[in-house]
Amino acid sequence: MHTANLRTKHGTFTALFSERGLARIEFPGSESIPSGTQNSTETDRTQLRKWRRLTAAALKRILAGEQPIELPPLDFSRGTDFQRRVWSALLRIGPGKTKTYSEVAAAIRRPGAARAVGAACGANPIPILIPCHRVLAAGRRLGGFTAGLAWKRRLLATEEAAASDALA
DNA sequence: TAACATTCCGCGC
DNA sequence: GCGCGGAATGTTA
Repeated sequence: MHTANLRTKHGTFTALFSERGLARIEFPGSESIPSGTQNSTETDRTQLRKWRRLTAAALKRILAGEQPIELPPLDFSRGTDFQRRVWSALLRIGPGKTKTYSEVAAAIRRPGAARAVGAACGANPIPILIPCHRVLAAGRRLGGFTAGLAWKRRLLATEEAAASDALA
């Protein structure tokens, strides 16, 4: 497992990579994990550098309200089948767009599982890149956010502003 | 079984 | 309209 700290305008995020790809992202403020690598072979190193570069670039673009050019491989192996379905569906929501929990449930052919979708969003190990902040409650109310509603509001506001700039 | 980042309905203001 | 209770709901550890 390799750990990297990513500096951004909004603070320092921490990314954790497994041998399969990006496995987790921590928000700034969660206890800072020292960066470093364990058990990496020589062939890992170039791959890791690439993953780290892709992750940093994607993070920066999303924090600016833009669509990332390319994502690193995402390691979903810790998720259940249902969670992987939810997370994949979230990846298809573009910046500046939103869906409700029940719309996501319908999209993965589990109508009625809105609450379970919420639970899966909360279990999302890769926030920001997997845009769990774009899922709202019915009536476009804010709903919840494990990392704090301030983050959710800020991310949505940034994306909305960037989207309206794109029209002008 | 208990715990949820939900939703819907019925009520009273 | 808004807020509050209560119930139904699918998934997870």
